[in-house]
Amino acid sequence: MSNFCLPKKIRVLKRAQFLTLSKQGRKVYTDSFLAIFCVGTTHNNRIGITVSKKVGNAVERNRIKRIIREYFRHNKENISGPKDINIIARKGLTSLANRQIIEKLDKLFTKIDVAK
RNA sequence: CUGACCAGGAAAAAUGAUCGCUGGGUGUUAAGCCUGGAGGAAAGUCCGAACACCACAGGACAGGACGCUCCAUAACGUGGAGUCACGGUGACGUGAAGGAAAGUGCAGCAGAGAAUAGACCGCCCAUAUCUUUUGUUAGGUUUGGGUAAGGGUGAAACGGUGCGGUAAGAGCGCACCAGUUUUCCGGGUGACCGGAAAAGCUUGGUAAACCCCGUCCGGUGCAAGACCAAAUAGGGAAACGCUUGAGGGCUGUCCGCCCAAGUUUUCGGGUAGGUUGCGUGAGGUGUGCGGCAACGCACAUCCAAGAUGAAUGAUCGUUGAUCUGUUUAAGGUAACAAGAACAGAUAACAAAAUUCGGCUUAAUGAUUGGUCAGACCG
RNA sequence: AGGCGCGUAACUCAGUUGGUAGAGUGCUACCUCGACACGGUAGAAGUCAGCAGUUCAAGUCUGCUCGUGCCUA
Repeated sequence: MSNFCLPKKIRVLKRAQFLTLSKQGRKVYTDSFLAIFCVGTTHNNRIGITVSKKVGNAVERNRIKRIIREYFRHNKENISGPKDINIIARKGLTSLANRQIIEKLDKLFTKIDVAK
């Protein structure tokens, strides 16, 4: 199996998992994202994405989710330790281009590494 | 040529490589391979249905929706063709367009009066009185009447014009006109249209105020519903037990000791979770026929997304479209410039969530056809 | 996806069957005071979310949009 795939087992999909994350996890803020993470239960990093209705319409929300998934797919081996991460998008992302969002994600993940 | 009106309207950039997501098939439950993967509005959730469950003998009331006619449709508050009204010089556009002569209510301010009308100014008559005059001749004031023709108010003032009539006036009378109701004739399936006669003289507005009349409507919605089903805690049943000790603990077994009233099995409901509902349908496309059209019928052909913290993408190229800039440049007296090359930018509104039929709203749009008015020329 | 509400002055809210929009806080000016606060007097500030329609007349009635909250797992 290639290193760049993103099957469902390395994603956070269930509501119960999101709730335990938000109870137990640590939070890292940037100007455009909020990340909640804790030590993971499986041997891989897992990612969950939350984009609420306040961010934009359906087209914009889908775009942001795809960009975050694509970033995680390419960089999940570079992130240390097995972690469950929930990335919550905040307002103001819709006006940015795809490249700019990727730069913002870079900043976010370096911040997560430092926080650990 | 200028200014308008109406009807349509393709496309929603294309393609390659790499890395992914997701449905189906194949495969050994895997890997791999093959093959599908957003819209005209998927949107808003404003109507109508299908489908599902609940309720239900039948009827009525209440409540709600709709409301010119005929047709279309599974149905509709939708569509088509018409009628009438209003707006526009016109092409054409707009209209929730039944009933106000069944009843109840409402109309601020202004104005004399706002709905079985009304006397402020004005006009006219009479009485009393004053002045005046040859003279109840003229004028003023008071009181009592008549009068809806004139003024002014208002969104709206209880038919209009003319003649007669009268003290002044008045549908009080007459003629014509407008309108209402009734009857008759002709046309149309019908709304309605055209014409004639009579009556009473005119009966205002508002029903997107209550209401009346007619038609229709049981409720809830795929988070409907169906099936499978952990863990934990209740419930039912059976068996074995309650000092004659089930069961548990003391390192594996036995003895012994201790704790002990429940323990075990099973059934049913059902939560988390999962499966299904869920993609062949009032389906699409083409041709022919019927119909003014909406639409219908026949034949042929096609199968075209099914996710659920929710897929349909990302990166790098190539080619095209539009715009901007630079260079060049056919052609032009000139201003300017078709075209070509290079560089940069841009590419709308918006994404399935049970499924269909409509409506509404958002928004890019090359361009095509028809019609009307005016000006000019022939 | 389905289903409910609410938009009025800078802010918080009234507005009863249609009749020309108010209250409190705040703001501005003046008075009071040596000055400030308190107090008193006066004033300004509204596309009644938007666009149409009904009506003589819509904050109010009707339709459609926009924004904003809430419920159903």
